[in-house]
Amino acid sequence: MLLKIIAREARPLSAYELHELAVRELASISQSTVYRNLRALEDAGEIHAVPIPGQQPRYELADAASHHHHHFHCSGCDRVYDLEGCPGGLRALLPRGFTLEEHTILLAGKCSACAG
Amino acid sequence: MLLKIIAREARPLSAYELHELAVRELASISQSTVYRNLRALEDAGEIHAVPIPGQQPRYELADAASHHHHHFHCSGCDRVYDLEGCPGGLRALLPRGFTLEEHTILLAGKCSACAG
DNA sequence: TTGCAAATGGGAATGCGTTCGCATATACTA
DNA sequence: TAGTATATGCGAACGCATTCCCATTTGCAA
Repeated sequence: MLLKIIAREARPLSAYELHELAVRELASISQSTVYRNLRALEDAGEIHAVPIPGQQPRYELADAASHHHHHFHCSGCDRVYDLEGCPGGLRALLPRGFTLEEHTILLAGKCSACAG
Repeated sequence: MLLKIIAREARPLSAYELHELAVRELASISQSTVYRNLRALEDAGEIHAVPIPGQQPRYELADAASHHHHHFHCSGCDRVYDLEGCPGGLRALLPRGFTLEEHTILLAGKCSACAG
């Protein structure tokens, strides 16, 4: 059910958001169950945590995470959205002697719903 | 003294790092004092918190923060370094209707000391 | 139905970064 | 040197996301 919710919403969800959405389908579901299954799914490699600075992690499907992409954090509704593409050219920012293993780009602003 | 340490290290420091470094100059200084002054300096606009996903914030001088730049997180020593420049072209990643207010780029890998 | 393993709810407990409370120490002012 | 305000150390307390505990349910097999 958690997988279904994440897939349906098509954006990375926090444990809190997941519980909120899960309750609509099964009123009695507890936070414990959400956390437990989130962890089980993460251990099983089915979902992947997306860390957001100063916020709780969001979870996305592992196959969505398998292709390189970045995220957008809406300052209005606090939701996180997936973005396609990557500007590249980041290696040019590295000081001499530094090696690059990965990178994160987080854009922030208003999503179309909050901007309109 | 905290300002002096941040300026001398020339990289964003966590409360923990600051306390560690401060103790070398004044053995008796407590965590409370570091946190208290960190907050006072932040309120006074002299320093600025840099949020790092899944980590405690680092603090940098406000005037260092006033010119646009990004950060590098070393997976070896856990230090955060400043990077110059910005790839640009980020607005192209936005879905239709989204507005961009700010962006964060965090590179990760090994710093020259840890890579060597 | 009966039995048993696995999942769940609910609330208490944990970890950890950060803040508070207060007695003491330090820094100014006159 | 006294008096007063501010800063500090220390340890307890907090907030909050997450995890744990355990009695109860649920799901499934015989």
